Amino acid sequence: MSEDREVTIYDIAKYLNVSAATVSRGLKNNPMISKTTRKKITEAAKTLGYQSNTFASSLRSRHTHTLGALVPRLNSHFMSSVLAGMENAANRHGYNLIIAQSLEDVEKEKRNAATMFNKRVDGLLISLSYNTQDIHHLEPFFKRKIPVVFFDRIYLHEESTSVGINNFEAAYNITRHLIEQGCQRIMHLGGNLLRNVYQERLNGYRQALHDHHLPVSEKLYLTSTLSEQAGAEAARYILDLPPGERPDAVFSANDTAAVYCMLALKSAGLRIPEDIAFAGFNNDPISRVIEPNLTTMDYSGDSIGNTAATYLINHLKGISNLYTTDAITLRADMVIRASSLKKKLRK
Amino acid sequence: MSEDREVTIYDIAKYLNVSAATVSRGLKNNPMISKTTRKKITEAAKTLGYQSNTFASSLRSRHTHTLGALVPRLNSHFMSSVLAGMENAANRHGYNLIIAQSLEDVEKEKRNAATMFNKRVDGLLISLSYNTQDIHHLEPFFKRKIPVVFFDRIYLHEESTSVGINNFEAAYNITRHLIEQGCQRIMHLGGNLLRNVYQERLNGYRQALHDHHLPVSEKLYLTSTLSEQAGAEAARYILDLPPGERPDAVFSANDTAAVYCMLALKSAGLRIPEDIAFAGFNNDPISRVIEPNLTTMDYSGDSIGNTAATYLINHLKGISNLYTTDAITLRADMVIRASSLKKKLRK
DNA sequence: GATATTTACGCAACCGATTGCGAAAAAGTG
DNA sequence: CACTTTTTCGCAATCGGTTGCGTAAATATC
Repeated sequence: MSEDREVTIYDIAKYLNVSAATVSRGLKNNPMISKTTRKKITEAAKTLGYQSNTFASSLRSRHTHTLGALVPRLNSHFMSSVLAGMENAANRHGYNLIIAQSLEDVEKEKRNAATMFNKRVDGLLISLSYNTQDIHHLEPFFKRKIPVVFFDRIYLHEESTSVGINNFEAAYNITRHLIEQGCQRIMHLGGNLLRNVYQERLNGYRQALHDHHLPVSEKLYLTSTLSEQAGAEAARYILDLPPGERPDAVFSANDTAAVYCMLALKSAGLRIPEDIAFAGFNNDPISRVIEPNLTTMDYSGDSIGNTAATYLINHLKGISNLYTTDAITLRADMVIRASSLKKKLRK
Repeated sequence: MSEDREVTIYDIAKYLNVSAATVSRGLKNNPMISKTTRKKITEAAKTLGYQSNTFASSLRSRHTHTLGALVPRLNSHFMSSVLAGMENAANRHGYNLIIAQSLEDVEKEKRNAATMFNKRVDGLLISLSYNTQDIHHLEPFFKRKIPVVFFDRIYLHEESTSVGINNFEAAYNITRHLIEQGCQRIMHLGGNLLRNVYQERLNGYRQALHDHHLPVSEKLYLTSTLSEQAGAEAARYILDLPPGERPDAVFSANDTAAVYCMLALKSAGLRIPEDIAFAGFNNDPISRVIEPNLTTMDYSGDSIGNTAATYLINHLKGISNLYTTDAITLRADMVIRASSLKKKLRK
């Protein structure tokens, strides 16, 4: 239909007998330009079918209106909710989202970080991979003052903010709940302690035991990747214990491991929660399908993503300052379901 | 530490006493440049800490090495797997992925498509929203010969390719399986017929009934959003039917609706599969948690994403031509689980 | 050794928007 | 009406690679 050449501000300028500079300013509603010409410009842009060229713009202005999101893997219920929340916030503020996954591998995380830096993202949202030890690979961002926001699996760093929940408290509460249900030998299925979330959950669990005068036994603590397989293996571990040493409850650091552990124990004939109570973490869809339904911690990935992205954007827009905020803690709610309700059964 | 100015090809040029053009070509391994200078250039780039500026590059060369992925919503098991596959393929070939979600809303889909076009993505990967009627909003892409690949929820268009599975066959097979298990009154829970996937599954279901001389009753067909709620509502619908008219099997177009329908029927006292057999679609994690485990269709979101992205990239690289391929069909496997096994029980 | 061919590289004009600075035009002041 | 202040806009230099075309140097041909 039309020419193959794209419509540029020069075309608009010629069309209106003004300069390209005026058009550029007019399109961005620069008050330096009178309202009448501004209106003319936007109208002309519409009639000519103008589309701004983001490269030219980014090349000169040095910002891209693009945020980078770097996640361990994007196909989990939690993470895809987080990304959905981020996409939403970004979209609402006229930002784009570039997404990359580290697949739990530091090396890929490093490469992805480099790519994002190279793509000149205006800000970075990151949740660390399973085995990331340090964050040297984020130095380029800090040096160039490109804001970095950690979420979920965070790393304390004075030039950045983190968004997450109070894992210690959550784990403490859920452990206490199990104790209040009469459980005495509570096992914990934890993740890699390099990641704050798992370390804090372990701490909360231990503190709760301690505060209720229960012993902390190394035999009742397993570290794993918290995968389906890990859950099943935990079940085998439990079944292999001498009956007297078996836990009467399991608090898993995620729902997946909890559910697959439950399934294995159930098929071995154990009754839940009578023989062994269960609590997970995340409120995954599977927690509402397993029978009995799994007690778990509910916290919205969507709002974590939303908050992190919004905060980053506000910083970019100068509305708030990221460097003065250390951490943003969102609420997490315990969802008590049948898997941990021993008390009611006894009544 | 170093200057705030970025290192450009001009710096490298000065450093090596060659022209910027030579550096530009050398960095891209252009054979026009001798191997010796090419090596010198790459080395100098490394020592100087050169980072290419993608805008400048994109501005001139007119491609961005960025793919746009436009999905209904990214927080489902299937879709996040697809995106994971895409990200993987893109990353492997040096492409980036911009992701946006329509939240099942045409209007947002249109806006997102416009943004992606504006961001000059090199290609578009799209799965249509629930109620998209036509694809006028993709015209800009077709006009500019920007390749478009549909996946899952596709739209036949001669200037694009689609990647998915044979939904008709899959539905046919799963329905036949239920028939072979002795089911006579098979109900179908379907989605919006605007979307090919649901239309084809309905067709396959009907064809299977027809081929086995079973009547096709409108009473045994419900359309919905296939959400958790829709599943529960389907259960109520079934329970409200006079006992003689109740289905003895349900084939749901997704696992979510199937599972929540099962849960509701179970708590109403129906036995699965004895009273009513079940089959779903997607092989979601919940299908392996529900008891009895749900018979379903397994097809890899990961490989759909991978295939779609790889195909798009190959087209961009000139390795294959997208316009000559109409559709790519990936395999889908029926996973038979206890929810549909009536026969074995009778033996 | 003169000519034809190939190889290797430089020149300079882009790509399209942004922005500091200066100047003309409009509005305000006495 | 002359003069100052404010508004409104244009000039032109960027931003950093890319690429068509031309030419010098290297190699081949007879």
